[in-house]
Amino acid sequence: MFHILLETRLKAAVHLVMPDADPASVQVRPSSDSKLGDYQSNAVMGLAKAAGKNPRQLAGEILGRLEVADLCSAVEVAGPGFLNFRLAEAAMAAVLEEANRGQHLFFEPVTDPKTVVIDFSSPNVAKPMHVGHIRSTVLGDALARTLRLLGHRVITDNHIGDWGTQFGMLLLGWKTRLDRAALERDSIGELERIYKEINRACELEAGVRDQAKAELVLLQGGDERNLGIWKEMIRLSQIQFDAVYGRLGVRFDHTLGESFYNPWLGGLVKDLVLEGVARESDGAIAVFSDGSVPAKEDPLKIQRDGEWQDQPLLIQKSDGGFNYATTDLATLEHRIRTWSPSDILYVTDGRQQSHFRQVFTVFKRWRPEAAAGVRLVHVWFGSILGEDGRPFKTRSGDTIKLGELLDEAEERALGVVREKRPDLMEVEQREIARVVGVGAIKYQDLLPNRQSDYTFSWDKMLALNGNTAPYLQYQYTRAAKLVRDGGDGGSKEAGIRLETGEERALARHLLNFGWALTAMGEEQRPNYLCNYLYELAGLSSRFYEACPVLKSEEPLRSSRLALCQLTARVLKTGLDCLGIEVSDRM
RNA sequence: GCGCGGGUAGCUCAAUUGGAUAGAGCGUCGGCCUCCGGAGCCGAAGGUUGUGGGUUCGACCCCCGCCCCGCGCACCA
Repeated sequence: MFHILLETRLKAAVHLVMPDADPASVQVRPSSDSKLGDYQSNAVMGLAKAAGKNPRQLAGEILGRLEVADLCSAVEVAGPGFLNFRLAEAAMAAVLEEANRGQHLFFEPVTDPKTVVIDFSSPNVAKPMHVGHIRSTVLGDALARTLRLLGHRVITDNHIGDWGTQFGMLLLGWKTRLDRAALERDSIGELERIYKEINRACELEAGVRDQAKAELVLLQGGDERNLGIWKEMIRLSQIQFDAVYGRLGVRFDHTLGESFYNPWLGGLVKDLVLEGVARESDGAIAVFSDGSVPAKEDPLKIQRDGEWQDQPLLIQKSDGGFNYATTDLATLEHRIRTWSPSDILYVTDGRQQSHFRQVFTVFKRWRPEAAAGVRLVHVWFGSILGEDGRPFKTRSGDTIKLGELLDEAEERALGVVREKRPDLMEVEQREIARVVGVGAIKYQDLLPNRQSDYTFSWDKMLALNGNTAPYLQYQYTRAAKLVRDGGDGGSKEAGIRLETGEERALARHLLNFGWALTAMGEEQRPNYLCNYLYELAGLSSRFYEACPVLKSEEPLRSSRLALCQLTARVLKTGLDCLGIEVSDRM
């Protein structure tokens, strides 16, 4: 909140002193250390360097033009040229009072809303959702929620895997080996079983492979029976997806799977060839480098045995089939044409980096005018490892199903709830365990820097202290309970008084909620918000420790209740951005 | 081989992208319950940021070399 006000004022002052300076380089952020002040700017040192000036002297000149008397009690130049701002208590209290009246929650919706398409989750039809889908799903959902809260127009699109060669085997399996009763009981399990069985049979006898291939050709040719079976498989899969998404609280605006783009793929390839972007190579159609960038930066080049060779993007296989690159190009074109987004975010794992670099590059060459207006971002993430440091699997080496993972999380959380709160009724214990269990899985996933691999640990994610979902949820519950117990007598109009260091520390951190939200949105890094909330939780806990709330005298009591109320609201809103629920009792 | 990541406290991870004294949790050690709040709070010890150079007021972050680890490198997605 204040960082934006101060930044605007500082930019104005810089402009008066150095009219040519780039305003974007002038930034104000919360102080790294509260002893130094509440906000700081490091911009003057950079400006001085660029202009060959003495930084402290320049800082002095800018300070002379800076008008912040209404906001700050002190502004100082420190060290080599840091600017330190100390907020005036009245200004701080005024903003807290506004928030308490419900005028804002320490952030303002953006003035220039963007249209952002987010592509995430993308499970495959006829397969169970598994651990590999957690990060994409949880991260994508958190980004969507946060960007929406900030006022952007967000379109979420689940690009499910509902087309491809695997359907040849699935169709053959459906026709020859389907157990109807098993399909009734556990449709995905049965689809998985027939797929595995046919897959195995294919390796043993060539005839089966040919049969599967024939089924695929029929499907692609529009055979009605195969289309019917295929649609039924999608329907059954969607039921499973919806069940998992329901538990995770994730929803999509669109589910346009790969098959949606089928009608355009042939024309797309022809067009790319016609435009001279793609050409035939070993029977396949591929896009080669156009040499417009140095080989080192060219995603369509690779160095092998000491020399640069082509690393083309295949858009049609030699058998006439299409690749996922073809679909990705068609998808991109469709999204731009349909929604005119300013950004498209692809939330997938890091192994697909080179693929997306290639697709983006090829698209820019194919449709330069469409590509010019949109920022394509691959929001990639690392893998989830087991405690042995290897990819996270069951003991027997199988992939872990997402539904079962959530079951276990809730079950383990229930164990803790029963131990800590034996006084609650079973239904209530179960509800708390659900909120805590699912929240813990999500938070563990969002807390690490998304680009690093992380180690999955039940004990750590469900721990009651430390940077975990249960801890944050608990701190919310404490704050909410104090507010409930305090009654709401006049608290909306309460004057804010910051008498102790703990109150002041809590208050100044509350002010920075918007800063954390923005940082998360701009960099697609939920860990910024996680760490902000964790600090808030710690500060609020220290505040309760030092400051009696309900037992204090008015007007302090109302002021402190208001701080509790604001803390609860920020924690709840922040956790909601992460897709994490809270409970009024824990 | 080339590309993309990573290497930070005993362990698991941060460090808002070049800022001030590198921070948390766990573990270890030591404290705090006649509390509105214990699923809590406070404190201590613990670091040559893989390694050797360089750039500058300032480097975990940028540049160069080297050592480990993971992932990816035509017709799977």
